[in-house]
This record gives sequence, C-alpha cells and structure tokens, in this order.
Amino acid sequence: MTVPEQRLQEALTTLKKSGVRITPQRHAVLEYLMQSMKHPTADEIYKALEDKFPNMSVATVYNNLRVFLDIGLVRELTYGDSSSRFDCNTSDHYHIICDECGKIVDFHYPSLNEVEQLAEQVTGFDVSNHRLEVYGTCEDCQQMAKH
Amino acid sequence: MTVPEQRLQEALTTLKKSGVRITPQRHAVLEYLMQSMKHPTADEIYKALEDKFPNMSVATVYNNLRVFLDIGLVRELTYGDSSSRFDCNTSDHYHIICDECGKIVDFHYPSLNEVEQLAEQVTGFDVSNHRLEVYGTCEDCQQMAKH
DNA sequence: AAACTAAATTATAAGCATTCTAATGTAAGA
DNA sequence: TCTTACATTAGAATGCTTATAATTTAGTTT
Repeated sequence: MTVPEQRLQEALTTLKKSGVRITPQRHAVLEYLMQSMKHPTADEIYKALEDKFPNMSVATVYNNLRVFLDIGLVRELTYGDSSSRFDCNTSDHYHIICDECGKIVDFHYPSLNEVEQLAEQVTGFDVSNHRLEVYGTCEDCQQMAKH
Repeated sequence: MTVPEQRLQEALTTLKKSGVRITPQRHAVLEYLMQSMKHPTADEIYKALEDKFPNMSVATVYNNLRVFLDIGLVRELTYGDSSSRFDCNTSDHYHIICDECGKIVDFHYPSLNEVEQLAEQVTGFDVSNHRLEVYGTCEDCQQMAKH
C-alpha cells in the first residue's frame, strides 16, 4: 500500500470514529486531497472531480473541507491570493511559496518552540501554535527570468 | 513631533518622490493608518473617516491602500478571516493573533535568517522574505474564559 | 492668476470565493 | 426493508474587492 493510500485509510477510520458518514463524494474529495502533492483550492478539487461526479455541487466540496478541517484531517492555508488552499499533510512543516507562480512547496524545519515561549512571556498570550511561510522565486521561475 | 506624525511626514515625502498626488482623502487614509496602533481593515478605515469625508467612496480607500502597498508604505496581512488588514509598521516584526477575538499584537523577535538560508539550500528557491505568525489566546480572552 | 491635463474620486455595477437555504436523496443502523 | 438523521444539490445570497465611466481636482504650465 502506498503512503497516500495508507493515509487515506487512516483518515477514513478517523471519520468513522467521529461519526461522519462516508459518502462517495466525501471519499473522492478526501482521496484527491491525499493523493495530491499540491495544495489545491476548493475549485481545483471541484474541477478535478467533475468527470467522476458530474452532478456534484461546489457546496459539497466546501462542506466536506469544513468537516475535514473540524476533525483536523486537513489544514487551511490562506495567503494574499483570493482563495484558500488545503493541505492534507498535518505533520509539522512549513511552506515556501513562489512569488511568481504561486507554487507552494513543503519545507521541513524544526519547530520554533523558543519563539512561542518568548511570545508567551512578552505578550501574556496563551500560545497554541504558529505559522511560518518563506517567500521567494522557485527554480523554474528563475530559469524563465534568464531567457 | 510625535513618532506617528514623523512617520506621516516621511511617508508624504516618499509619496511626492514617487510622483503620487497628495489629496485630502489620501492624506486622511495615510494619517489614520499611521496613528492607528491596530491593523485596520479597509472598511474600518472607511468608517473611521466617514465623518470627515461623508462622500468618500470605499473604492478610494482600496485605491489608496494599493498605492501605499506598491510604494512599500504599508503591508497587507491576510489571515483566515474574510478581509485583509493593513500594517503601516514596515519595520521587521512578527504578529501574535488571538484565536478568540482576532486581536493582532506586534511581536519583536530577531529575524530568522538561518531558516531562510536553509530553505534556499533545500528547495533551490531564491528567497526574498518570510512571515511568521503566532496564534493563541490573549490575556483579555483568558480572563473572559474564567468567568 | 487662469488654463490645462493627467490623475484621483465618486457612484455604481460587476466579479469572485464562500456560505446559506430549502428540497431531495441516501448511508447506515433498527 | 424501513427509517431517519445526515449529505447533497441547485441556486440564491453575502461580503470583500475590483472595474467602469463620468466628474472633479492637484499640481504644473502659460
């Protein structure tokens, strides 16, 4: 069994445990998210599945993404651009984003615990988590710029 | 001259240098941003100025924010919630955001250069900058939760 | 100081992502 | 198989932001 397939099985188990029904559409949205190495928008998921489910509503995609978010199966990524992206890799990692083409690449780095600790001391907040995004130009766009 | 006043003067000089006209509305938007310790949304700016400029259009606020963004006088902050916030403090700093009330507080911490460097090596990106946001519950909301 | 012109403002319409609503359909247990 | 609470659907509605076209104006030129 491949890694995405295994994650899908685990996710389905989590859904069942949470008392959430497994419908064909829900299954398909989850499967697409798990297999995608990108971080798709709701519309990208919708378009990717319209062959399989010609009658599926965009609302269904949004509804299911919300369900997955609530259970903690996916994370929502919001950047400057208009629409949210969804990341099914919930393990600790950061993102590096191309200023030119918007590509998002996962980037592993040890968690910045000392920043969280200092933030608590200085601001009095009860810190829950943090987000780090690095911006730059990806190799593809660097090549493009040379020609 | 107070610090916000001084920053306003500097900003006006920058605008002139960039060949941007100083209109009363533009001046007012900039002044409000500079004096505000919060990170207002476009609508908050619009509402704050409607006494002074009863005929001002929301479009004017958006237009001017874009001008300021292009020149680098302000930064746009986009989080999960619907509308962008604007930060006229362009010095290096991070933000800590309350999960409950959405309050955004400036938080100073040395720039994470080593993260940028590692990201370049690992991903091949030409890194330009990065963003760090810490999330948690502010003191006010911690108090509220107790009662 | 008056005239000029490119840029800014205004009011309104339009666009887009997302959410809501109400009717219909269905997964999963009894 | 029957039942029912939950999901899906289509389409309307919402809210933020941008576009359009007409009017006004800042800042320069005469």
